[in-house]
Amino acid sequence: MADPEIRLQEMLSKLKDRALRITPQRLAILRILALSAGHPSVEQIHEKVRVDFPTTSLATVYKNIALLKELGEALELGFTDGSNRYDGNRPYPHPHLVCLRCKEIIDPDLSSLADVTAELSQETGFLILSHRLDFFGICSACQSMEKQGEPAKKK
Amino acid sequence: MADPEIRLQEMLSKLKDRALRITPQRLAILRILALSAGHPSVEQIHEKVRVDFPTTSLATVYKNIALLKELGEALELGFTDGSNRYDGNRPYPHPHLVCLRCKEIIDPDLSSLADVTAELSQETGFLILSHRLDFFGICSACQSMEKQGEPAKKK
DNA sequence: TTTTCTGCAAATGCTTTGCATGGGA
DNA sequence: TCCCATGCAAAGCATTTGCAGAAAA
Repeated sequence: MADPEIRLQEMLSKLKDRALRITPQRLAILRILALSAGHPSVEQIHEKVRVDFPTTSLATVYKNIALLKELGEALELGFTDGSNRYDGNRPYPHPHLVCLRCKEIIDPDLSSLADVTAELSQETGFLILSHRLDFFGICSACQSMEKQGEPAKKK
Repeated sequence: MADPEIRLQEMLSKLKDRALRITPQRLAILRILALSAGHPSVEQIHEKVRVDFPTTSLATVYKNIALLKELGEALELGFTDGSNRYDGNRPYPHPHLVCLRCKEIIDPDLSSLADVTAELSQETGFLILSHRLDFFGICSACQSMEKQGEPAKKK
């Protein structure tokens, strides 16, 4: 994982380049996305921002996420069940491993990924530009907890 | 690709098992999904059904797709830009290769995929149950057409 | 002071649902 | 005949947009 503080500085410098303003709400959203603990949803970001700035609206969260996507500083993970989640820590395409039990999303290392894209290009003649790779399963913590019948707690 | 005729028969027998009815509209939707040429969207399915049954409503298309998903006979490919597409020919998780130019979606063979899931399990302790793998790029036909400035035509 | 940002509410766009009518089996 | 399926319209939901007032710079 990238250092959240460095990511925050990167985001801030992109904003300064474009002469965009650093409001308290915006800064709070940036901090949450720079960390991207567990890959938060819009609702989760909204709730966290509201702790410090209770008047923050959902629209503001959406607008800031849209801005960061446009700047290439946040990655959107769209799921069909209406639960989009975001990653501002590593805002470029990379594989995700989703626990179906506790909903945590982790970023695995995957050295064999290069072999896959090579095989695809060679086989199909495609010029591969991007990808979206999600694996679903049960994390080791939830496998151990299986007997207790509840998902593993987030740290 | 699975034989579309065999896929259609498989779908029909699932419906008969549950004593569900074979209406003309339903049969038309089944045929389109059994073939899944290019992985159609809801709108594309609707238009094709309307050729033979002009009164068919969007709601009917949605209801039948939901039924097939429930029966495990159709796979939904959700994209964030509000363009879900469906595969009833291979209704189980498998990699897709999406051309960003002509929007065609193809199903590549990918022998190196097994290595990837093995690496993931070993590295993270996850029990991998499913996946969603999409690669985005430009197909070879569209690469050739690039000078003409328009996407390759579907066959 | 200027211009962007916020926050509210209304508008979107896709999908689902309720219900009366139609039509398989 | 019995119910499931269709088709219409209304409802849902996440997200986007318009706009007036608030607040960065």
